[in-house]
Amino acid sequence: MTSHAASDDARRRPPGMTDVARLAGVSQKTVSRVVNNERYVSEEAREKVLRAAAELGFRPNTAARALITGRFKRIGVVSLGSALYGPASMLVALERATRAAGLSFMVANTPEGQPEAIQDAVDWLLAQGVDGILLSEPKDEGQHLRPAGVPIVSLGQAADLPESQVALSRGRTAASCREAVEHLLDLGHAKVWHVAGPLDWWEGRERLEGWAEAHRARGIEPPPPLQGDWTPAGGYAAGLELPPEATAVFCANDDTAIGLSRALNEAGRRVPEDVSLVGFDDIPAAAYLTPPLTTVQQDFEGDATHALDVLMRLLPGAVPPEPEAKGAAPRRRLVVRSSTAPPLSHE
Amino acid sequence: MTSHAASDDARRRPPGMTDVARLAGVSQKTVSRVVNNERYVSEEAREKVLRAAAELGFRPNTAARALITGRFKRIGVVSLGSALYGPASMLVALERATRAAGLSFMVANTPEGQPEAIQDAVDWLLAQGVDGILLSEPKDEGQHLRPAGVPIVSLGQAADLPESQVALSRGRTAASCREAVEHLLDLGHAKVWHVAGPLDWWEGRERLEGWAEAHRARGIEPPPPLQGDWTPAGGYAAGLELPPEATAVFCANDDTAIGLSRALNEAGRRVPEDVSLVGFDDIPAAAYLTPPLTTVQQDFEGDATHALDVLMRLLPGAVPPEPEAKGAAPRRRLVVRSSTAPPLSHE
DNA sequence: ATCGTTTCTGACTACGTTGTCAGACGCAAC
DNA sequence: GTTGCGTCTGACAACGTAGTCAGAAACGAT
Repeated sequence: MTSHAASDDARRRPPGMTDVARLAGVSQKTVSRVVNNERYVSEEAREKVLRAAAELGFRPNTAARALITGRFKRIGVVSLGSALYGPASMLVALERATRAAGLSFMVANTPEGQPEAIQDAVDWLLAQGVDGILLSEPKDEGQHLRPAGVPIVSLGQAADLPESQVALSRGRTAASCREAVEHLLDLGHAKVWHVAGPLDWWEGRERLEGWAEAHRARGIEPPPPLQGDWTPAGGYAAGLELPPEATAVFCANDDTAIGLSRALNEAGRRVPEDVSLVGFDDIPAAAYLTPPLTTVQQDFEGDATHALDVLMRLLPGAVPPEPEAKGAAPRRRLVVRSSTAPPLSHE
Repeated sequence: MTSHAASDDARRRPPGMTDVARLAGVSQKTVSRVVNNERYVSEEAREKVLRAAAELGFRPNTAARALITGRFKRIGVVSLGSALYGPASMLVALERATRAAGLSFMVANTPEGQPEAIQDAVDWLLAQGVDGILLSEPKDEGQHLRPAGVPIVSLGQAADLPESQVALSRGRTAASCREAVEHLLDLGHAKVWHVAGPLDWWEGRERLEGWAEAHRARGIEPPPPLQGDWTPAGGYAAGLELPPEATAVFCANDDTAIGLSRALNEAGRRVPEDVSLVGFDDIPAAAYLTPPLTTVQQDFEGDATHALDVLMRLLPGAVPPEPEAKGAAPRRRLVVRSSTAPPLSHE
C-alpha cells in the first residue's frame, strides 16, 4: 500500500566494507587497503575486492572515514550571495579548483548589508564540518572574525586572525586599474574620472587606488571620484553628475559603465567621441554593447587555484612546502574595444 | 581557578560530548539529549550541559551523527558551471532555501559541452554523501542517469528515473513567454520573430514553444525561428540574419537581446522605432540599456523553495504530506520598458 | 638449518555520536 | 502498603571506517 507516511523498513543500508569483504573472501581491513590504494596488497586480493565492490555497488562512507581521520576532505566557501558577474564567476572557478583537488565544496552565502552575516556563515560551515574556509567576499566586513579552529584564507583584504591568511596580494587589481587609466591618458585625455565601487568593499578601494596612483605617477591631480555601487543604476546616477568637461571615465565595473553610458546617451554625449569609457570585469555582454566596451578581463581561474593552493598548504597533513612553483601568477588583461578614443580637439 | 579551557594544545581533537559530560557531571547520553532537544531532561541538567558546552566550545560532530543515523542532512546540487545570470541566480536562491531548511549545501558544477558531465557530478556528490540531489541544469543531457539510491529532483525537464521527479511544471516558462509575445502582438505587430536558445536545452525549447503557441493561439503562422546560444555573440549573429520586414523580436534571454540590439544598431535600424525587442531574465543591466529593455522577470526564489520542498518530501523521514499549502506558486512577470513600441505605419 | 627482511593479511580497537533498554525516582490512585 | 505511570538518567551496543600490531608466508643470506 502506498501510504503517505513512509514508515517502511525496506530502507536498507548501503553495502559497507564488511559486505564487500565477505563477498570477496577477505577481511574488512584488506578492503580498506584496496580502496585507499595502500601498499602490500596482492594483485589477487585486489582484484577480488574490486570485483566484489563493483558487484555490490560499494561506495566508501565518508562519514565513517571523517569520523576516524578527523578530516572531512571538504572546504567551505563563504561567498557573497549575488549573481553579480564577479562573485558568480569566482564561485564557479573555486568549485572547479576544489573538485580537481579531490575536495568537496560547501557553500554558505551571505546576503548583502548584514555585518554579522560572514561570521554566521563561517559558524554554519564549521558546524557542518569543513577542514578549511575560503572567504570569497569582495567586501571586508569580516575584519573581526572569531578564531575558528581551521585555517581561513581570504581572497582579498579581510579578516585579521592569526590563522587566516590573505591569499591575493592587493597589488594585482590596482596594477590593472593603473593600466586601464594609463591607456586613457596615453590617448591624450588630460584626466580620467572615476566611478568607484562602494568603498566599504576592498575591491572598490583597490580599484579606486589604482586609478588614483596612475594619475599621481604622472604628476596629475585626479579629479574627485564619483560614487557608484556596482549596479547600472549607480552608474546612471553617477553619470548625471559627471561634469561637462570630463572626456574619459574609468568605471569600477562593467555594469557601472552600462548605467553611465545610458546617462551620457540621454544627455546627448556620445561614446567614445565625447567621452571615453573603460569598465572592469569583461562581462560577456561587454563586447556587444554599443559601442563595445573597453574593459579589464579578470583571471578567476588563476585566483581560485592560487587561493585554494594557499589554503591547502595550511591544512593538517598538507602538501609539502614546494615553493611557489605551481601555476603561473594570475594575470589580468586590458581589452581595448571601441568605447575609448582620443579626445576631440575642441576649438 | 579560572576555567579557561581550550587554551592552546592546538593538535588536540576538538571536544566531544564525553568531554562536555565530564565537565557537567552527567553522562554523555544526557549531553546528546540536550544537544538534540529531546524530552525528559531536567532543567538543572540542561543548564549544566549548556554551560559546559559553551565553556569548551563544543560543536557536535556531524560525521559521527551521519554515521549512526545514515543521513547527512545535506543535499547536493548539480548546476551548470556558468556565471550566466539564470544559473547563478538559481544557485544563490537554492543555497538560501537549503540553509533556511537547516540542510547543508554541496555543489558540483558541470562544464558545458560534456554529455557525461552530469552523471559524473551526480556520482561525485553521491561519493561525498548527500541525502538528495537537485538538478539545476537548464539543458537535458541527464536523460539517462543511473539509479542513484537517493531521490533526485530536476528543476525542469530531465532525467527519467523512477526515483527522480520533475519539480517545475514546464508550463510556467512557456506561459510567460506567451505573455511577452502577446504584448508585442497587442502593440500591433503582425508577427514576432524569435531568437531561440540552444534547442538541446529544455529552457530553450520551452521559450520557443511559448513563443510559437502565442502565434498559433491567434491563428498566426510564426516566422522561422533564428538560432541563438544565450550569448550576446549569438544574438549579434542572429541579428545579421534578421529579415528587413521584421518589426518585433522576442529573444530567448537578455544577453541575446543585447547582441541583437548591437547588430540592429550597426544596420541603422532603431529600437524600438524600427524593431521592438523583448528579452527574458531581467538582468540588472536590462533597465539601463539603451533603450531600457522590456523583459520577463523570473522568480528564482520561488522556484528554488518549491524544488527543495519537493525534494525534502522524498527524503526518508520526510516532512508529512501537507498538500501544497506552503508558499505561493512562483510567478514570472513581464516588465515593460522602452524597447517595445507599436510598429511604424509605413506608407 | 637458522635468521632477517620484505610482503601480505586479519583481529582488534577507536572515532563521537544516536538508539535501545533497564532502572531510579516522584507522585497519584488504589 | 502496593501498583502504575509519567519523568529522568546512564550503561551499553551499534554505525563503517582506518590505525595498530601481531603474525604468516616467501625468500635470500648466513
